[in-house]
Amino acid sequence: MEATSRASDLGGSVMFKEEKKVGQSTEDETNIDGNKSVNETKIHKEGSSMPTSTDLGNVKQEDQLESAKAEMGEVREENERLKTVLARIMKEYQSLQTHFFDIVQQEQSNKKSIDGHEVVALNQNTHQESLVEDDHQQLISLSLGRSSSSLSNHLNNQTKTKDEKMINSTSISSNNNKSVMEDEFKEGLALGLVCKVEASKTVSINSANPSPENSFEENKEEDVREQWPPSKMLKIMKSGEEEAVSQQTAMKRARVSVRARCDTPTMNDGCQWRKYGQKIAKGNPCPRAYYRCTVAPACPVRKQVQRCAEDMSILITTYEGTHNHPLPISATAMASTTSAAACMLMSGSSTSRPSNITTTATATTSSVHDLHGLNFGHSESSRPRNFYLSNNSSITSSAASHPTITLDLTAQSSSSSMLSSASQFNRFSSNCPTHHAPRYPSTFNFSSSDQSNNNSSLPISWGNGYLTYGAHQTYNKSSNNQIGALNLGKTNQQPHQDQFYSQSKFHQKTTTPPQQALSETIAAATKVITADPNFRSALASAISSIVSGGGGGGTQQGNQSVVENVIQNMKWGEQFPTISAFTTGVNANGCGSSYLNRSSSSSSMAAGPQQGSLLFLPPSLPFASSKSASASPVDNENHIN
DNA sequence: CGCGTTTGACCTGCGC
DNA sequence: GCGCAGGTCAAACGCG
Repeated sequence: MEATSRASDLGGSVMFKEEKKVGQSTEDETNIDGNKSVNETKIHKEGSSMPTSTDLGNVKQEDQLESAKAEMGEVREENERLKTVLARIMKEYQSLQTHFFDIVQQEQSNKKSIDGHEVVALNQNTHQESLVEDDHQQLISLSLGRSSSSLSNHLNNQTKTKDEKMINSTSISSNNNKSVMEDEFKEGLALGLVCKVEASKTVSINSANPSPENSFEENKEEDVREQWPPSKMLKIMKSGEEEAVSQQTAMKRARVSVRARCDTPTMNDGCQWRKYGQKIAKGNPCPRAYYRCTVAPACPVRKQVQRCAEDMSILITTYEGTHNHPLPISATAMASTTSAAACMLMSGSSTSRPSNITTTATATTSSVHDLHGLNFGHSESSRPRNFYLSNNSSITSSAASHPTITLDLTAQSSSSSMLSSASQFNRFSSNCPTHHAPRYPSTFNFSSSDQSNNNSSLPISWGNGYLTYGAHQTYNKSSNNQIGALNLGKTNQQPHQDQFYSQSKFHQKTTTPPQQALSETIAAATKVITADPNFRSALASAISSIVSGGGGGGTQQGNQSVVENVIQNMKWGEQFPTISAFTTGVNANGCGSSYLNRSSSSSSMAAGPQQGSLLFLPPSLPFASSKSASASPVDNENHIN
């Protein structure tokens, strides 16, 4: 009983599950200790009905009591353990909170000193950056913890002044409102990492893992605001908050583009899509197909599917929006990946300003930032190619309204453009200009692949060779505003042209066995990636969503721990080769998973996913042809030409 | 007949 | 203001 009440006091979803257990057991205990007479009466009654078996019945009941007591003891022990764990979590949580408060206060002081400008605080654990935005002031919150209203309230309070917006990457309430937080914690807050974009109102980017407080109603409301026709949204924006909402809209337009080799019409990402349109986009003879998610009627998520003009085997799938419904397990992988990428894009692109890169250029020429070897460039829509220039290139984006981050699952970057170092990588975020931040799409290439091993048409290979910054190109004159490529994989194909590669290189012998190479690549990539707080945050969001969404049974705190473990593991990139995929639960139908599975089984299955070992590989992305209705048309589209 | 796709029309934003 | 391009709508169509 005591344990139960204490557990309740401590609150938290960790305890919730156990509470039931304990509660039930407590009931038994009560019967045993407090109402023994009742049992005895009951037994007696039973005995009286069967006078000849009274003794036997009593013995039986005693045995049951003994076993019940034994169970109670076990439960108590377990409860104690859980209490210990919870106490530790709380301690860590409060520590983090305290740290966050310090950072926020520091940020506020900075903000005061920079009046009329945007202050961006990138607070991911110990990392912090502040910067000044020129025109737009946006409030972005990458929630570490929960997407609580408290945060929103707090942030709203903080942003009463319209002209002031702040970007936080750790969304624990910064108002020193411990009691509120604790109350919410008691309510069973989700300690997931949720990425949020906040303007006048908090809007969760990561709907795959909605926090408890984001009630369905609330989501609905947000979804309405998220409804696609952005133009229509803009129509509504006539109030004084127009600017803010506009900002929000812009933020919401963040897109995640996935480039993958795929022979099938569409990537099977686990979701159900309905095609609602098709267009011939300028610069690409292949028509672009428009799909909307049909898993839920009001789901605002759309995707565009288009073949790469220069390599028909490459399928470019661009996701926009967030699902407002539970996702099938098979869909959580892609959703989480894209969500994390979007989060990173938004947080990264808008939370940092390179100290050494001037972003004053507003020319119409496309340009790119090679962030110290990080091919995080930017391009305007009319010139979407990824350029890889040296530092201090000016960045411009004349018409990009959709910040796009590209996950390049192909293997196109040149081997000459290798990632130079972790430190360089780490700077991708911090160097990512914030001026016109939303216009800076980024590309991540987690792939690898020779032509030869790519014949399967799948992005199967999540890096089998180099950790590279490769240039991948998008089709000429595409509408995508892709700006850069971060290639974590061997690349060698793509006869490409207009590309300027990073001067930095990150060499690994091609003779490295694929598996080993993969491990090394992942380790290296992990090392550099995870060093970036933005990415960590985004990744944590994704993982959290995977864990909570796919796992089903996990508690939020547990998720948090898992996430932290993952991040830790990621930081120790060397561990990667020995950890298995956290996406084990994901449907492995896809081609993409085959390699993952192989990888897991060959080198890391010993640990086993059930042990919490995680492999930072992109969640299996099943690109097999979809049996769903969406498995349509791109093939046909290609024939249109 | 229902559902999904196709496809031309329409709307909107942006650049000139 | 005009034209272009991206994006969406919705009627028509096809398939099971």
